[in-house]
Amino acid sequence: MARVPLDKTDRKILAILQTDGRLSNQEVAERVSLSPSPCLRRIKRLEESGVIRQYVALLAPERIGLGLLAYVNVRLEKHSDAAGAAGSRSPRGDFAASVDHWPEVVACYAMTGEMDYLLRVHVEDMEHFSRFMMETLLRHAAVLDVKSSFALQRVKDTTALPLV
Amino acid sequence: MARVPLDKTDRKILAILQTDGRLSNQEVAERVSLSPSPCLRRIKRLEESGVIRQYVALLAPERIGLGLLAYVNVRLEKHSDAAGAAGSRSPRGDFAASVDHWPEVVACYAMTGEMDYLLRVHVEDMEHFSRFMMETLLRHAAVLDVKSSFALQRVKDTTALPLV
DNA sequence: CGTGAAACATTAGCGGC
DNA sequence: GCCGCTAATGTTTCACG
Repeated sequence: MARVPLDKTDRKILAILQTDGRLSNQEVAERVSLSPSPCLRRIKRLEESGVIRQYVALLAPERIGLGLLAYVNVRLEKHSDAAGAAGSRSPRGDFAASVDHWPEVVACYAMTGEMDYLLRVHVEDMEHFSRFMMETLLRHAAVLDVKSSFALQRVKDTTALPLV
Repeated sequence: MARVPLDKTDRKILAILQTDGRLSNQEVAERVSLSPSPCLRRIKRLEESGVIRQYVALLAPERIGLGLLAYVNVRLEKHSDAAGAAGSRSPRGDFAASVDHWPEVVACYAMTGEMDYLLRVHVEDMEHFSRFMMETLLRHAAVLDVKSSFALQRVKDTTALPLV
């Protein structure tokens, strides 16, 4: 949970793996001017300390038929609880659990401001979005109000975090 | 740019690599009940057709000192152009180019609705955010107005797209 | 941190369904 | 067309200096 201290070499390694997560350890070692074994030890340390959370392949949405990206702000009914007792069936807990099962929703954060949640939603087209709204999101008992915006153009979208 | 047709095995492979992008080809092959060579041929095809765009390591923001996540809506001054001539210095073009250089901004989309852009911004804390706003974002000549919200809780955040 | 060696993975060519 | 075998080459990984 705490911050992990990183030296210059660690940061170099992270910068490389944030850009190309499938480079061989040998290749990484070469780029940071280390031999393979200390480089691997560092990478293992970064994995075990939780700095590197996961390795993934990123797909191109438009190549798999996901032509529309929406951000949806959601307001829930009276938020009665923050951390209800087990089995408490709070609106917020219910909503969070549901979101997990909706594959169109790739991100969901509880936010400050007027609305309670911000969702990022990938769908094929407006018809698919409409179906998702009518048959899934708006049917959820806890949902009071939603406001949607649609992406017109991607200017930037990276998973690479700034290394401070 | 067009959609790539995927059969059931392709989708299985993508589901696996979206979750663990560093699995060996052998391991993937085993999980989809194929021998290594046809499996590798499929993965190569998915890479070359642009379905798999990139492999990356995902880092935990809180482990590297990025304790605050903000979404910032930005409105620009009068949008005069959509695709200006070379060297036209339009507000939108200028803004997009700047965003690319700001490492705190990991995502930026032009959006429908009142505001022109939605930014996702990772910073250390409120002080860092404040500095980013005062010294960077609000100093940009094209920026007219901003509205920020802050993440209170991550409910879900995945890079795995739904495979339709 | 680096070396070296065993275990393991990748990849291209070829034949078969 | 797509699958699977084989064999050469390259990579990972760990005990040890």
